[in-house]
Amino acid sequence: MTECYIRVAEDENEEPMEIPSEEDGTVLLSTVAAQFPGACGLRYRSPVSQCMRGVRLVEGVLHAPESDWGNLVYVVNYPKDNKRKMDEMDAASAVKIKRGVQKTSDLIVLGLPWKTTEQDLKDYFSTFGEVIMVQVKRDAKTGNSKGFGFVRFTDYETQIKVMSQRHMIDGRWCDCKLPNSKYFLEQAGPDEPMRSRKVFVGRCTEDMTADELRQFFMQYGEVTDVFIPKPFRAFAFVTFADDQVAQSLCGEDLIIKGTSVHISNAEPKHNNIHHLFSNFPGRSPSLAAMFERSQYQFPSSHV
DNA sequence: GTTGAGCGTT
Repeated sequence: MTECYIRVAEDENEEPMEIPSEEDGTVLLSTVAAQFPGACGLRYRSPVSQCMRGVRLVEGVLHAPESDWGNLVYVVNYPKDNKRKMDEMDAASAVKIKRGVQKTSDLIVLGLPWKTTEQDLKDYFSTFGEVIMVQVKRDAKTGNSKGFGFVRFTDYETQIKVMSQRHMIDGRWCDCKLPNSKYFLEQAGPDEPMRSRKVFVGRCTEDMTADELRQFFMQYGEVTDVFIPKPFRAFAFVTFADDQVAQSLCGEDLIIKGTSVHISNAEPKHNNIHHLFSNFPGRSPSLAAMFERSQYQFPSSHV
């Protein structure tokens, strides 16, 4: 194999640039990096398998996949892309494993028509997945529905799906949420370290609305809450339905409306219980009091 | 016999 030029591009569809090889036919990573700063390797689409394949890299030297480099277009690898992809793969595989053991919880169903029965609930929610419990709360004396109930699914992914949308049941829009009694458990079991579903979004600008943040972060997964402190404090909290999504974003710098925001773990910076509860918009303010009482009842609480 | 934000008699 002799000296030649190989075709390298940022992306499969980008216009390739010709990069010189060494006399022995290898290509130095440093040569690639001279044209594509930050490059850490090359990949290409195999004409046979139609899959992307990595180019062998030994101590800064890239080796041709076959007897020569051929006429293929080689695509540049960057550390950030790799990290991103690795995170997503880790998340995906972890989710597969986790989903099997991920405990489901009862969901409260708000806004039920007075006439809706448990059979109606069962019939409706069974279209999403296997239902293992339904309840309609009724007045003990009259038997009249109180207009809300509970539902529990076998699979956690069904629960996530059901929580992510509104439901038209017997002619009324209903919401399915985590009940307050379960809200702080965050689905974490005793042997499973709690991973926050909430991320801290730093360097926010004042023109970013909660809706815009929601629209933006939707691309990564179901967003269950967006909280922007008032008055403006240059940060926000975004909560995802899936903790794996939240975790995979931590450490990233993302561009929103042309400005770079920083994502990090939403760790409580202080133990002031009222500040803590202020991060749960839409929840009753009396939750703090309720929670304080529960601390007395259960001193060795997990929270 | 009514109603429409919320939080689970057993």
